[in-house]
Amino acid sequence: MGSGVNAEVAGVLLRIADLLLVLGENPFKIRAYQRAAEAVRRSPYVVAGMSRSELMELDGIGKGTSEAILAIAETGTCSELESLMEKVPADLPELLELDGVGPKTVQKLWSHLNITSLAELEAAARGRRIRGLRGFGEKKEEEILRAVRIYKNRSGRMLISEAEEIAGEVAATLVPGTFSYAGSLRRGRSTVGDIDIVTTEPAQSVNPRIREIATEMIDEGMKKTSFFYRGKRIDIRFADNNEFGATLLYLTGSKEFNIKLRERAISRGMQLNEYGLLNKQNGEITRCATEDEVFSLLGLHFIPPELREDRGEVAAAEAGTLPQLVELSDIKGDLHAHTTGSDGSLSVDELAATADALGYDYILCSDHSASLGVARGLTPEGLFEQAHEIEIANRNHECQTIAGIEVDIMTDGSLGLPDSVLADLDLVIASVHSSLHQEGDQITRRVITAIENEHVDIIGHPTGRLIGRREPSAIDIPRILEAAREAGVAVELNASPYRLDLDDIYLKTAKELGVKIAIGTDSHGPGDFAAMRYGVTTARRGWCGARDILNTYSLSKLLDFFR
DNA sequence: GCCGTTTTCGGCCCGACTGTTTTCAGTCG
Repeated sequence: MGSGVNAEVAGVLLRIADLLLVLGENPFKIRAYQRAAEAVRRSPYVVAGMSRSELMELDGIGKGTSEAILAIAETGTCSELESLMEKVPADLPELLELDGVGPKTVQKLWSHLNITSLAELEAAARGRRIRGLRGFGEKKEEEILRAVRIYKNRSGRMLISEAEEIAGEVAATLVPGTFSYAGSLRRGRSTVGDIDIVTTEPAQSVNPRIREIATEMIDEGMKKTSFFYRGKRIDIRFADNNEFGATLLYLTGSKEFNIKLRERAISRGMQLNEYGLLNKQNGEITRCATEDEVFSLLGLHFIPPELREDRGEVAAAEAGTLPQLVELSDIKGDLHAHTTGSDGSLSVDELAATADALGYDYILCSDHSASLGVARGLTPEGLFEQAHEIEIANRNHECQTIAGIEVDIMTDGSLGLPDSVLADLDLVIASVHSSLHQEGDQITRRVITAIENEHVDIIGHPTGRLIGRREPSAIDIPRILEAAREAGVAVELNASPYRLDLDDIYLKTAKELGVKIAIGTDSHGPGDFAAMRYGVTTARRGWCGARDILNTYSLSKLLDFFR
């Protein structure tokens, strides 16, 4: 079983948290279930295969939640969930999804109006029956109807590329140099829920401009303004120059990271908020213009935004053991590109010219093998001709084109081209493109078989996910990484914003195991090469430094690595 | 329910904004 199973287990834990919310249970117990769900979601290891004690080593998972996780992994449910479901109507927790509707509101609607579903809530609001409740009025009724409408039209998380585009359009209304992106966009997550921006421009001058572009205002204030733009939620926070750092830190998050920092502040006799630090002994407030000041007052080295996920970075920042993260400027080449030899739009010569223009020292020409049905792939004869084109390109361009292939891993783990053909190539990427729904152990063994082929150098897009469109396969990545380490094979970080595969949680494991990463844009045309920066950002989120990333090696060192 | 440089009990981040109020509760990020 693979990460999809972790997502299912996490979903059940969140379901329990929602049911507890609706029942008005202890908020800390609820948060405990939410934290446990988060711990499961981002575990690179399949929780179904973990022992009780291994589970309890995960941060946020203890006696109760580990037992629940084991039961959920085995049976799909657990005793806590079962007993809660007897007390709460099945569709009631969905009301929590509505903006402005929380547990107290749901309880009141349920107990006084016997509302147990979204449809019943909408009918009650339209029938003006909600305003009769104590503490509710006409405005609240309208707010609920608006929330229902927005909920029905909701769209999922954005790809990072989409988020950049939308953020850029919003930022075009702000004065350059006065703002910074924050939130998950700044942290470089592969998907972004909403866009967060901090600006030093005053609200009075920004808000009127926002009203011009917004499709709908959510709320508008002197400290912050929220609105919808192109169907996405945008939050802008206004900060004075002397508080900008504390505000940026706060709005960048993550939420878990913020809590960790605030707890640290408390333990050191201070209080951290979005303006600065309060010294509780003398009541003195230190406003922080830069994030550096906040970190320094908390006794920490600067933590790059990509690491702010409460995955051990605060302890590392205290000990001075944060990794030196890879930078885009460290990248000497792109390790995955297609040409007209398969389904790309550039010739070999154009590929070399493009890579030259990017300032790369090398680029890996890695077309599909003919075995793959969906893309017109290279036959051994086609590959022979391409080798000649590469020779010519290497004479005409500074950037060296590496002769390679993206060979198909067949359902049984054999490869789409004979060993004798692969032996003539400089680098071989092997990827799964078919039968992605194989059962976990089967697809894992399939890829391990490919790893054990002496000609294979890199495993391409290991989970096969297409973000928001296709779930990762059930492949067991830690097992793949163990096998890759044994065989001296690298794993790809496919930098396409549609894939970002491997993702951060697995990259960190790869780094810890000493498995090298090859970042490839999987470019099929001239516009795709710029995705390298998403790859680098994702690698940074995986705690990777330059030495963990093969693209930072010189050409000769790269080729030596695989020899 | 989880957790420990106040360690097995007693805590658990903090402030902005809205609506319905008359001083605050609820929700959100």
